[in-house]
Amino acid sequence: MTPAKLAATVLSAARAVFETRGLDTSALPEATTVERPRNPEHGDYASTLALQLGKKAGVPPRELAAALAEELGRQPGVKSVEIAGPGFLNIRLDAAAAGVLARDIVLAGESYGHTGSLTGEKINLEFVSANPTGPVHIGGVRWAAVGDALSRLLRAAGATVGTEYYFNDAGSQIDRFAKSLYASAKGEPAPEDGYGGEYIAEIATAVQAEAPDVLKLGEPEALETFRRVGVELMFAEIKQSLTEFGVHFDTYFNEKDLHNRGELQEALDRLREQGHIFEADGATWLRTTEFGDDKDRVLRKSDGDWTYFAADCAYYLDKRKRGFDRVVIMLGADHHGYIGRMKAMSACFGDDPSKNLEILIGQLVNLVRDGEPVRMSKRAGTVVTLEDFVDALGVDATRYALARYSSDSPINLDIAVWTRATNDNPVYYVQYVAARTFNVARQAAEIGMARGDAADFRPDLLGHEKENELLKTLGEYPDVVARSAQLREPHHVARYLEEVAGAYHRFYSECRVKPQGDDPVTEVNVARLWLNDATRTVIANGLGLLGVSAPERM
RNA sequence: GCGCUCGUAGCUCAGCGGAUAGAGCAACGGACUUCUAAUCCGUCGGUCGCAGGUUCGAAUCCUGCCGGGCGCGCCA
Repeated sequence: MTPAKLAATVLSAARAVFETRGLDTSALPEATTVERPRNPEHGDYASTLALQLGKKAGVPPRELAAALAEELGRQPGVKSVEIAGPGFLNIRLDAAAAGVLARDIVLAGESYGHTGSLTGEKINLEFVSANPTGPVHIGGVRWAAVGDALSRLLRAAGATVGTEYYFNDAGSQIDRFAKSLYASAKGEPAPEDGYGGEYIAEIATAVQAEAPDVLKLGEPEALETFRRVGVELMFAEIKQSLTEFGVHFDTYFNEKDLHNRGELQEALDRLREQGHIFEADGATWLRTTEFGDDKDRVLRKSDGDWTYFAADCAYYLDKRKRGFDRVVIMLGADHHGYIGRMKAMSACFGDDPSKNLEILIGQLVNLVRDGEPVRMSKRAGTVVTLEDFVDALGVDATRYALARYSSDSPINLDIAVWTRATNDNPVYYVQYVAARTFNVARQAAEIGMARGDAADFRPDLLGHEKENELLKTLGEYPDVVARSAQLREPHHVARYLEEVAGAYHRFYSECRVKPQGDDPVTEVNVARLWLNDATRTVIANGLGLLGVSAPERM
């Protein structure tokens, strides 16, 4: 019996009660959930449905709860139902009804947790989007980990997802990058507003290797070469570090294409048709204040050039035209000032900004050692890069550490903690479960012990307190996936996996899977092997959503 | 000044309007002849920043205040 099935049972019991008593069934919700009480004395699961419906139905909650409890108590698999407090229903399941979950999970395998809760949604997810003027730095790293995890999560929830990296290789930042490379190649110091760090020298040298005569060209031609080749090399390097980090983008979108295809003009025309464009001081404006922005925004400057915001509009329109009904953009906290104009822009196109555009803001990350901020990059000066992270923590620990916290929280990651191979380190705590479950299965196989046919599985033998706790925890996984996807918050998955890990370790220390010594293999051992393998499935699936490996040995 | 955001145990952080607010670390005390001790068990630890409001019920929602971070260009 999964929590979802139990919740459905509770709801149908409520419907039966309403019908017998002649109550208005329109007061019933479309769906309900059961929760796991913190206090084990409150049963396996609890429902607050009677509390919620009491007022609507005009029946005292406790009275409603009593009727519901009676009805529910007759359902197969339900062992007992108690009423507590103002009208909580505390439900206990038969060991057998709880235990079949182990078999269901094993049989579902990789698909366990794939809910379909977002089926039919077409979501565009943009993250990192760093310009190719340097290595991906600390803020981008957080989004690389969180954004990639979110894309996996959304897919697991059934959504169609397109991941996207937006970059600009024509703006003034790129000009400064080219000037910095040029200066470096000539042995001159970086320009006032240019880029520093050793990587500039490395890229400059690499450009000269590809274009040996570059310094003999006139300055405009030389700059153009440094710009073109430098961007190409830098971008290749960014893609390479992202690939090594396990992050792949479906689309790398170049701002220049928007200009070349006339999409900025098209966006402007579209906004004008909607009646939100006006001219003032020689410039063309979008009246974003109409939809709550602080001030109106310029799309085309008085000198005829487009603003960056105009490209944002065109890019948004482009995504929408490609059929994405939800445009999700992940930005650093320093960009939160864009939310107002972006939401207003969406509304100016006639969209619903609360549905079609989501902007997720991530707080900053500090890498610390002994409480002191780390400035460790040899290549990028004071900036900590993706490569620095991976060098210091490894891919698994970096991804896990960054995906473990709410993006709303600024985080301080202590290198000492995340490189330690002990249970201080949450990623090892979770991964160790994977290793243990593999090891248990290996050991069992060595003595010829096997799960056997699913039909012979004895769920009623999983009656131990620790088995019950583990089963209930494993049963929460689909809800965790659905909720994390809905909230766009992958950190719930990590926290949940830590709960699973705790439940498994406690099970492991009290319940033998493989018989001790030369003891014979019993049906209990076999039932536990199913539970062991179900845990491995959940841990592997969950870590997979975070892009973290589930090692067979540690 | 205006806006966004955060404030929960000594530390790092969870916590969907539900019951006695949790986890890990730190501190202290236990458990390996056993399927991996990278683990488990126990003790200690709280004015959920403050004050109101909404209701059967608020750490959670609303308002105000205090404190930290960030943002407020015809820049990109």
